[in-house]
Parts: sequence; structure tokens; C-alpha cells
Amino acid sequence: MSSDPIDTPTKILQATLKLLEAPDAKLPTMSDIARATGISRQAVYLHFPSRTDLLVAATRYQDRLNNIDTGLAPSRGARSGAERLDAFVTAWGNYIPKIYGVARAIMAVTDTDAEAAAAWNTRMQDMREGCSAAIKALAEDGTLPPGTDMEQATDLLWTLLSVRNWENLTQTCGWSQDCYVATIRGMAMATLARDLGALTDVLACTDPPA
Amino acid sequence: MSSDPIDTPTKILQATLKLLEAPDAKLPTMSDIARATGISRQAVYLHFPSRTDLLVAATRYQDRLNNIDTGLAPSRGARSGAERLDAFVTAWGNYIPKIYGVARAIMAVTDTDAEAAAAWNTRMQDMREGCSAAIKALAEDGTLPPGTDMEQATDLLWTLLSVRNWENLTQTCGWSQDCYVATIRGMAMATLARDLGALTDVLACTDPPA
DNA sequence: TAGTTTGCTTGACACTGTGTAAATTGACAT
DNA sequence: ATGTCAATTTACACAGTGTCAAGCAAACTA
Repeated sequence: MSSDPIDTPTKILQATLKLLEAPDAKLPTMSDIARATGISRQAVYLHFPSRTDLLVAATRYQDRLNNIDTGLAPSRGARSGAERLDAFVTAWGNYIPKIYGVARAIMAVTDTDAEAAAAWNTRMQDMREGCSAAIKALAEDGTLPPGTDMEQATDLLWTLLSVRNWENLTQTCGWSQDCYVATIRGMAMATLARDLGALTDVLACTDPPA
Repeated sequence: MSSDPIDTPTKILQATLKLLEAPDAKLPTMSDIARATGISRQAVYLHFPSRTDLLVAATRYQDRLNNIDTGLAPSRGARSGAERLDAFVTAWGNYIPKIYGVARAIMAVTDTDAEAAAAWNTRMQDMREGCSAAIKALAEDGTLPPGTDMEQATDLLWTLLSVRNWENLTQTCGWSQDCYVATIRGMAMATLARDLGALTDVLACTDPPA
């Protein structure tokens, strides 16, 4: 019951997130957002100079709401490299669904809007830091196969963990979140740590089909 | 030196492909395409009722030009399941660069255009057939781990081979085509056939950086 | 040779969506 | 009451898609 009145920019961001996170979300127009906020379309431009700026601001706002760092704490506290990789994959994999609505919108305009592409890349670069740290931890353990290029290993983990792959498996193929996490984790462990044991029970999920 | 004059629809398709395959390709407008073809914008509409239809037709035209099936022949002729998987991954992985320009355009409009999304999905479904066949071959060999859900295994291979993953690794991360194919093949073999040997030399590519 | 069809052009227009500019309101301080 | 300033609204400019109508020229057809 916060009695302090919410300022207009925040109201706009909240409305935007609500629209983006709707289950059947189409890409909202500025008019949609204005209507949802309860103000005129042009008033939106008073606070956000362009649609892209608004979408980018929405992602930042959402990150603040979700406090991504708390989920990553177990990853940073992990003892072994394998443990760290495992924790990171799980944390990120479970974070994706929270940002998917907004991510989808940003990715959609990425093809036509360089500024949006830059914003999204920055965001993914942050995630890449986590990949890099996990790879480094594996290397320090000696778990990483000799001769492995750490840059390439990071690239691969980063690609495996892409939102697109999550989208493909859970949204298009209908996998459960647990099944997704288990499989990606298994693949990462098998490929990066040469640990076939991590693949036990992978690809044998028995989720009730949605 | 084909002396027979090319009909206008074909000329339009050729111009469209040329625009889409340009290295710095933006998404072309109908005006762009008309100008590149050397006809009026409205004339384009005489042959293709909408932009989406044109893009879809362009993909089909391109498939005809590239004759995708010839590349897949070794896959169908493979003896063992592993051999088949290997051949399929290689064939598809090397086909992607040929279609990437058009694929990018279609994927870009997919978020806003349901018809384009449907067309793209159909195309990817065709590719999925190949994945399914490879998985089946593995299963018949007994190479697939017991208890593996073949549907899920197909989903995974299909996701691994997505254009988005190719894009990420080769375009964003700058991997060479060979490096990409080797790595994806290794991951597929390791995950689906529990064959760690396939990962030898993977993640240790020494391409000269472009 | 005249008539018809076919393919293209030109030009206008409706519609959607983004973004800009000018006019208006309303609260608040003086 | 009046000036000021921010928030807001009305109106407009622009790009792009798609539609429609009229005209034109070359190629068939009678």
C-alpha cells in the first residue's frame, strides 16, 4: 500500500511490462502503451524520446525489479568449477522466463534498430561475464580439457544459454522449465567438462504435455 | 547466355535475393525491390500480393536455386546412425550460410507477421524431418542411450542446428564455418550418442581471426 | 486493319505507426 | 491576479504498406 503517488515514467514502465508479459503478447505500439498507462500517446514521448528508449528502459526497470544478482549468488559461492557451472546454468536458465516477454520485444526490433541491438547486446554481454567466470573456474580446477580455448568455450556456453534456445525448447517444443535446465546443464557439462555422467536422465523427461 | 527473356516475377525474386544477400543488408522495402528490379512499386504488387508473400516466394526460389537435396544425399546414404547424424549436421551446417540472408529477413518479420512466421516454421519443419531421421537411425543402431525420448532428442538436435545458433557463433562470435560445424557435430554426437570422442579437438580451433 | 487482351506505368488515396511542434491546461509561487 | 513551468493534448509531417482507377503500348486475334 505505498501511498506515495507513482510518477508517470514509472507508471509507463509498469504498463509496458504488463503488456509485454501478457501471455499472448503482441508487440505493443506507443498507443497501446499510452492507453494502458492511462495517458495520451504523446505524453509517453515526454518521458521516453522513442519507442526503443522505452523498451530499453523497460528492461533496466525489470532487471531492477527482479534483482538478477540474488539468483546468481550460489554461482559465485560455488567451490568447484563444475559446481559453479551448474549453479550458473540453473540460475540463468530460471531467470530467462522472467525476462522473456521484454526480451522478445527487444529482439524483435533488434533487426531494424541499431540502438536496440546495442542495448540487447550489452545485456547479453553481462550474461557472458557469468559464462566466462564459470569457464575460468573450470579451467582452474583442471576440469576443462587440455588445449581448450577459453574464449571459444565461453562462446559456446553463451550460445547454449541464449534466450533463443530457451524459446525454441520451451515455447516451440513445449519442454518444461526443469527439462530445459537439466538438458542444457547436461550438455554444458558433457561438452565443457567431458562429463557424460551429467547426461544421465537427460532427454528422458516425462512432463505431462501441456 | 540464356537468350530467353526472364519473366518479371523471376526478375523480382532475383532482385530481392540480391538485396537480401548484400553484406550490409537492411530489410528492403517494396520500393527498394521495385527500384532494384527496374519496375514500378505497384508492378511488384501485380505479381506478389504482399511483402510477406514475396519474402516467402524468395525463400522457395532460393531453395530451388541451391538445390538443398543434393547436399543431403550423403546423409540419406549413410550406413550407421552416427554416420548419418554426422553427414546431416555437416550438410545442414554448410547450407545455412547460403540461406542466411533470406532467413534473417524472414526471421525479422516473424515477430510481427503471422504468415511469415508460418512460412518460416514450415521451412524449419522440413529441416526437422532430417533431424528426426537421423535420430531414428541412431535408435535403430542402438547408439541412442536407452530410455531416450526420440521426440526430445529430435527437439534438441533441431535446436542445436538452428539458424540462430549458427548466427551467434559465426556472425557474433566470429567462428569459422569449419569450427562451427565441428563443434555442433561434436556436441550432437556427445549428447545424443554419448560419444565423447567426437569432441576431440573441438573448442580448440585456431582460425586466424577475421 | 481494327479490336482486344496483357503487362506495365502513373498518380492518387486510405491506413497504421512513429515522431515533432505548437497550443493549452493546471498547479504553484510571488 | 499574474507569471512561470511542467504535463498534457491537438494537430501535423513522414515513411511504409496496400488498394484503386485510368492510361499506354506491344502483342495477339478477328
